[in-house]
Amino acid sequence: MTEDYSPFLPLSAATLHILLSLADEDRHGYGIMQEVARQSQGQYKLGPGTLYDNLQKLLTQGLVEESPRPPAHEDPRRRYYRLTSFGRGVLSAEIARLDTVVREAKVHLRVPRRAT
Amino acid sequence: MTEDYSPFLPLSAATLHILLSLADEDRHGYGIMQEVARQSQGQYKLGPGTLYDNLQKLLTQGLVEESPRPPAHEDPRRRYYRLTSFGRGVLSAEIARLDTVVREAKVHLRVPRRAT
DNA sequence: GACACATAACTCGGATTCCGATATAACGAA
DNA sequence: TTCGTTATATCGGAATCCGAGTTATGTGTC
Repeated sequence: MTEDYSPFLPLSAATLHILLSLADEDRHGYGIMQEVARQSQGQYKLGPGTLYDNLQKLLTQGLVEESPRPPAHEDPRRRYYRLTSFGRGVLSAEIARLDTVVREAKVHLRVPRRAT
Repeated sequence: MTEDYSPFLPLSAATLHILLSLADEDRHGYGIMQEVARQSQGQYKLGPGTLYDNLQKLLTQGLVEESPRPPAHEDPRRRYYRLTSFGRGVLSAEIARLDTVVREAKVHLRVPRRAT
């Protein structure tokens, strides 16, 4: 069977958005902040405190790892981060969990009929 | 236009599950704990600390209010809570937000193609 | 060159939230 | 009357959030 990701769930909003921003491509810290804001249409914004707290934790837990800077003559200050396959698993598990919650919620929220 | 619920979002997992458990019917604290566990198939369990911290906050913010005990000869210890219409609005807004996140995520998670 | 602004990584400390252990007690059944 | 469950609630340590601030480099523009 597949791995058990449950000890990592649920993910906080911050963690979820960080992992999600790394799903497509490797990014550096500042880029993560921008991508998170973009992906949520500015609804959710990540401060540096939350970002680096989370990045530290994610590196330790092995959901994210540092990746070499892409070869193009890039800003040497940048440090890039990548989702590990384990991290991708956790992210998928969380999305599946949230999907269930959302579907369940939609049922219960539909016209809250009162018996009167 | 409708109200702006954004200052309340995102909801923490605990808050979300508590509100969700109250969407259908009024419940007392212990009942909320059970319902949350049931709704998540035991995936998410709420301890009393988290529950009462949240309930306190939700009452103060006006997302939840105390409701009279249902007339049936019930256990007099129970204190019942009900979702206010404002709370229902916040919950709906959060579900809509999560729905977007989940849909977005599914796109980005589908077969993480590598450029090689 | 000098200036300004965006980019970039990171620290710090206060505030908030989580969350299990614990306390207290009433209920229900054996 | 005794035991397990139901029930509300507090406590305090740990984890997390999160903006203000720090330092410094890149990227223009005048």
